[in-house]
Amino acid sequence: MNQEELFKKLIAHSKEYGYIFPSSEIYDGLSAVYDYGQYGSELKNNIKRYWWEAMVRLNENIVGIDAAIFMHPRTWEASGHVGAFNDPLIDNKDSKKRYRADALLEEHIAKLEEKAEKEVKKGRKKFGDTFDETQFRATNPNVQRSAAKADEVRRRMVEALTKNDLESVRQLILDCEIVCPISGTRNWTEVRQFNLMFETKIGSVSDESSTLYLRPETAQGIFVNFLNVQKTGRMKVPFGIAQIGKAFRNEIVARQFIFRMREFEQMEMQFFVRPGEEMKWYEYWKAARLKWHQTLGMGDANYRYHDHDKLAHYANAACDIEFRFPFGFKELEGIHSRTDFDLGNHQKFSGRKLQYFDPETSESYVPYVVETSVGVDRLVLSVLANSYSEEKVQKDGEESGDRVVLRIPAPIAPVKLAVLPLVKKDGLPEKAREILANLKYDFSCQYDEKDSIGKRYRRQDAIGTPFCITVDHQSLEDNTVTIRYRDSMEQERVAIGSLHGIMSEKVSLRSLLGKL
RNA sequence: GCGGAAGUAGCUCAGUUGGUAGAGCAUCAGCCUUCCAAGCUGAGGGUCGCGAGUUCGAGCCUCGUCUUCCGCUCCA
Repeated sequence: MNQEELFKKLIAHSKEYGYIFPSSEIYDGLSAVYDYGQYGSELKNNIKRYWWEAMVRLNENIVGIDAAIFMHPRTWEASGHVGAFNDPLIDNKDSKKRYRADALLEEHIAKLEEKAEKEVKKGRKKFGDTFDETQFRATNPNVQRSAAKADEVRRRMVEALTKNDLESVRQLILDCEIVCPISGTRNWTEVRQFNLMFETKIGSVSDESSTLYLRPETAQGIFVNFLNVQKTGRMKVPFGIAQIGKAFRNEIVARQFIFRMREFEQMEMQFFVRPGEEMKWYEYWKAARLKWHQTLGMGDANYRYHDHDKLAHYANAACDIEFRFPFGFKELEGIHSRTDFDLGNHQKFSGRKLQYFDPETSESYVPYVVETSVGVDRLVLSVLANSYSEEKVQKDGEESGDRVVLRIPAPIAPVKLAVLPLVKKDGLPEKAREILANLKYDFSCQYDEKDSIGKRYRRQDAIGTPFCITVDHQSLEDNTVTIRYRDSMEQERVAIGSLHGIMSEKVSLRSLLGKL
């Protein structure tokens, strides 16, 4: 089965077995929005808890918060999202290529200026020692024409962009006779604004309301609370603030199932360090985060680093941890050295001091930040993709059919165990119910007595339950049951009294956390 | 946003030149009892993605629209 087929099967399986549904499906769905079903939400919660405990519980110097999705609009000016993510875009209809309209114009202006410089160069060559550059620039008609044109284009561009007059931007591109570098034609679409932030209104009376954004990243909720947490938690640099929450981006193209959604969940930790020590901590978290992923046990070779060459406006070092998805290695988590960009800008925009007094050095400074940011939904997808497996089943040494099994790591599996009476009579259901009553307080359990035992095992395989506890006639006599293992399909007979301990050992998060 | 393909039951799909919507699996109830699906009986579930148009009549033809997948494009 090739990877593309596997991905399609996985999407179908996710829906069929209650993991992930298209949003609002009875209304034909909503593009790039998905809902987590009964098992998907359990899986997702387990993953979040594994992260939270690894971050907050295991590190004395990391605490967690839960900031609001709404934030003061000035937040997004300080963070750079308002300026950097309002690009006017234009498409060429022939080459199907998309460009930033302002970039096309900038390029055109640069060409005009280059033309003027060429004239100056020519003049220098022609007049040699007697060349008076200032005089030449002021009087040569060719230089004058190009320079004036460049100025004129720039003036009109700035004016149109400032007024957000997209029609004028387009007109300017047409007037300049700018052609597409690929197709060479001037067959342009309208100029459209692509704002990656979702807007909404606060205030129920329309003329008194003002525009708010749904946060495009959770990080800013941590930055604006930096001093609150530092002071009330008596935190000392270096320390971290962790957060799990929803973020929203109006992606131009959002695809590949839950890999890129418009509404998604992030798990972020901002680690505040002394200026100058950020690279040390950057390397530390790069290693720590990779280990966290690998501890899930889905194959170390399925992860790799990808260092960024082109850095974002806030970073001085950045790297992705990528996972081998069915559609290739793609980003799962980002580790960024964000410098003092965010705190520094919030200090500037808010007028509030966001500094830390370091008792060791007796200095005040704006801390540097190393960020780890992982997409929860991508993590869920990585687990599902890695777990999905179609297998031939042997019975008495012969092939007897096939099964679909989700080999989800037991500590994050949605259902930990199923209690199954071998047959629906002879007091076996009662015995099974009794066992279930003792386990259900600590483990996510299921009970099933419908259909043959083999069929029930298959049902549990399909949703990824790692253990089935089967009650048979012998159980009534000696208080033992069998544990049937999802991955090996092997069985083991154990005393009912030992079940709780065995299950704790096999499915607790502790078994993962202990390896970190 | 552009191009290509697709959309019929929970899933996988069939449905003839346009003429009363089907199968397998799954689900539910009952019977049977057997440690790895597919034993028997019965039941529920679809305005054929949605909206127009052509037609006496549309799952099928035409147009629009939504959604999904693939390739471009974009991506803090």
